[in-house]
Amino acid sequence: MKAKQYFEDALRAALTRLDLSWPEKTLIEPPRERKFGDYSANVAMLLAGAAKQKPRDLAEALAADLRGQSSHFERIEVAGPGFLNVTFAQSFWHTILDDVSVAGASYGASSPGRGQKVQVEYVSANPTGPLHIGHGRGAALGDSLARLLRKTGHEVSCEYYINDAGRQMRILGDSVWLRLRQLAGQEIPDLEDFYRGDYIKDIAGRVHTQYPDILSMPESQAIDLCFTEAVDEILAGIKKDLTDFRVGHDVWFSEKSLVDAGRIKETFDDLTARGLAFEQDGALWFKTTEFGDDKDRVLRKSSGELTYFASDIAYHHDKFKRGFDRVIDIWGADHHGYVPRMQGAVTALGRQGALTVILVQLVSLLKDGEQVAMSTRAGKFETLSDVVSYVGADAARFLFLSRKSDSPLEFDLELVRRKSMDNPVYYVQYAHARVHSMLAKARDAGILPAAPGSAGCEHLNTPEDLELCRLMERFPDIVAAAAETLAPHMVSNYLSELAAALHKYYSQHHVLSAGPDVASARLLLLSCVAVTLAAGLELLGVSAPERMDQVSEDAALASSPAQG
RNA sequence: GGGCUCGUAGCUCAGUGGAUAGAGCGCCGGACUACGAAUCCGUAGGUCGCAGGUUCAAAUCCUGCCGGGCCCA
Repeated sequence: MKAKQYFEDALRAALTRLDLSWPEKTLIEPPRERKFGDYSANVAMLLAGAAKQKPRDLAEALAADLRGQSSHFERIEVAGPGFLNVTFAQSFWHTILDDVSVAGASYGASSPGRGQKVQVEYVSANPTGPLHIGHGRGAALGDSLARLLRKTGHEVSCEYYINDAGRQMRILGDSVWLRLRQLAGQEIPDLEDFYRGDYIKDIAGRVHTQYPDILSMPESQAIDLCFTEAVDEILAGIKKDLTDFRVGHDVWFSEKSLVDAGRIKETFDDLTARGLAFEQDGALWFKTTEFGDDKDRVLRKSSGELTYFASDIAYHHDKFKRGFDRVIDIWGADHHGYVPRMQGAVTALGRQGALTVILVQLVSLLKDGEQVAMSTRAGKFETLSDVVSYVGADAARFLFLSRKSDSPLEFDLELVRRKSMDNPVYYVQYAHARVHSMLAKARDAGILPAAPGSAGCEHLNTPEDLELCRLMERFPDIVAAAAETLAPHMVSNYLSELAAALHKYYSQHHVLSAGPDVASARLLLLSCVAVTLAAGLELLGVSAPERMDQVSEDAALASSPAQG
């Protein structure tokens, strides 16, 4: 049973009886300190002014009314400036075990998003090279948001926008063509703007092997071939890196396909017809100033070249035509200047408020406290795949998702590696594994968890028993809040808290030797904790192993890749 | 110069207008011949960048300033 909802319903009824209205800013939440009870409400303070009463007097009146109703409350108190604090009876908390047992892996699900189609677009890195660590943060965030939104009833589609048209792409084709001719022995100097990573050389070599006569083709055809091959190969690499990171997109959307289908021109015509685009100095402009931007922006340069903005508008136009009620874009923080422009464009498309842009701050990769260069030069730990293979997908994802996305993040490889035994992700996973280890041992001894709803719950009467119940009861609220504020870090913080309570319980209450009835009751409680932990980890895309493999410091060091 | 954003313990970071601001790491000191010590318990550590304002109540909202990061000119 939902404690918060129960309290709210009771409170609304009491207010009605006292002829008072429900204030919009009412908060019902667990107080910071346990001594103030299980849930706390601030209604009396909010109503005091209008009701011309002292907050505490008003709170006392509410408390008296609530005490008169039959209820699950064990205590109803007034404290501090006028808080109304309630404590639920033990038997109420035990009902949470039924909820968790019945729901199983779907525990925490809710349906505020029912009927809403949401698109999450993330990573969308230019296919000009492998993903780096910053893309990994966006990937973890986007994937986790999609999981959270699905858990709260939304219909979610994950999308990767492939920037395979435009200037950067021409440079990519040219770069491979240049390297290919150099490898064939031609004396051609490097050029300033070219991609020069080792992967370009690898692609050039492969293309030449696969198309031995490429050097005798007309140059434009050869460059085109180089470009197509390079994009295909790099995209395949990106997909593999994402798969290894347990991130999957439903749709891979090509910019080139928009251009080829004439969708850009369609959008231009649409804007022009509505007086929102105009020609000046040979260029086509979009009146973004009408939508809060600080100046108008170019869509098509006088050279005829399209801007990124032009295809991005057409792309978002397309998104809404596909029927999404809400679109979430995850961008690197260096694109923040682009947000007003894009929001303006969405408003111009008649979908004001339907786009949410989440900016992901920079990840600085450290090694022993020193910054690792993030240049295009091939460094050992520059790419996402290097980092994932070094620290593991679980540790990387948990770290990314345990911080607010708008804070810069430090990712110290050696710290994560050396301190891996103290890493929060292992702390949470270990709590899960610990329960399963106990369940297995109990099974061998012929002790089974009590059936949900059966008698025996009265044995779960210590403060630690009830603390675990309280924490589990909060999980659905945490999930809903994390989905609403698009903040997966709320889930990882919660999991750390629940794991801590489990470890504490373990150290204070022995389970298997407590006598059959008590042991069975405790096993039921702990198996519910494991279910909740697994459900939470699932939202982060982190595994919930049933046993942890003991890794010694030596083994950890021995498995680290050689560094040069 | 304009804009966005951040500033919380030695470090990395939580904190939805609410009560005595929290966690992990690090330091120091404790706890297994029982379910996994990847754990637990305890000590120390704070001008929530600074100054005003709004509010019954501000780390949280508003304004200005200082400092870091980024984008644009």
